[in-house]
Amino acid sequence: MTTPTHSNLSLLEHNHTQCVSEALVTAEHLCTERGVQLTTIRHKVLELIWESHKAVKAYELLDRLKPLQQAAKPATIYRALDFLMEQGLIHRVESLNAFVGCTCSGLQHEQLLLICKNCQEVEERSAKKVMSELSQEIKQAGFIVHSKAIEVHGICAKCQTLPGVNVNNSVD
Amino acid sequence: MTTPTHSNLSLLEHNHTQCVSEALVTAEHLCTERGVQLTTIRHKVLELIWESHKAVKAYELLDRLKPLQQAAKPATIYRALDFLMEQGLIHRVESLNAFVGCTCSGLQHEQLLLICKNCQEVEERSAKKVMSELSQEIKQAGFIVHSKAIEVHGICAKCQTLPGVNVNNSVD
DNA sequence: TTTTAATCGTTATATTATAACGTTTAACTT
DNA sequence: AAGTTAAACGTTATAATATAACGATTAAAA
Repeated sequence: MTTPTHSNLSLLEHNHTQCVSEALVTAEHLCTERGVQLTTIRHKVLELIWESHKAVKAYELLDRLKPLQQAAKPATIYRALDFLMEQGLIHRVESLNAFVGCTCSGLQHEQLLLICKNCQEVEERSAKKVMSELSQEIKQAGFIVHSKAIEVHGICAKCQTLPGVNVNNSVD
Repeated sequence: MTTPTHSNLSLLEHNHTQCVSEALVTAEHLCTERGVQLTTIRHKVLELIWESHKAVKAYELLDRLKPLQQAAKPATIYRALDFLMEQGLIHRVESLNAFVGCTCSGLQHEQLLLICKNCQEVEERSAKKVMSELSQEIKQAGFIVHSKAIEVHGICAKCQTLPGVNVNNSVD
């Protein structure tokens, strides 16, 4: 029996191996194009993040990196995370102090994140209309945007079908 | 000469004394209505938060509370902050691990926060159209919402007029 | 007035993140 | 290829943020 760190549901619902390898290949291409180094450590950290679609904490990544990289220390992880964020290969989930692989690497990067409280998986949506209204609103305020974080917490569609999942306290 | 902890601009642009006292009166009313206790500590913390419209850190509040409340410890602040958030009297700024007074206490509580990198002030906007598109998008995803955080970082209108303020790296 | 629940004091510790500095590795220059 | 510069990494230390646990006190309810 395997002991995946991600939910079985995720495994069933898409070909995660392919999903990861696509992300890694994209990352490699983008880094080459940009003349930046996707070093061994950075690559390993990106792989670890992609083990699931869950938001993952820096120190959890550190624990998982250590067996592969004896010398790994907090700075090792935070440096890799900083790099991956600069390159738009991962998102920081502000409301969780955690990180998740970006499914739209290299494209428009500010996305809506739907964060499930039950399975911790993060769904990324480009939400064009939301973004366009947001731009309008910001413009109206006379504000110059440097970055945006739009994070929604709740229960994802999959988990709603599960028994014993708290679906209450919903807001509009 | 006074030594305000907030910017002079803020003082000039609105009657902040009135702004604060309105917030505090509203808070008192709401707590009475709800049968919850706005204790001395909680009231003091709320006042400290309202000293400016800047996002303020928990330990900064702690430092400012200590002279007024000898026994103040981290738990003192975090308990007060938890209470104030539960009652919708303050917002947590997720992307800063900081807190700001809520200008819409008791009303619809999920708001757009415009966070200025220059002056640290946070402008709260109800952004009805954005929220409505967001609800649509979430519904489409089959997601049940428990909470939302919409945080935009950049340069506010006031600071754009100031010399030497970095207005670059803007995104749409 | 007794009981119960809420709040607070206090100590300890967990979690998240960065600073600083020297070493190694990669890239660039001649 | 050798020297130079910049980027990445190793390492130690510590800063900043947040929570757990438990007893004492205060307020509310019965």
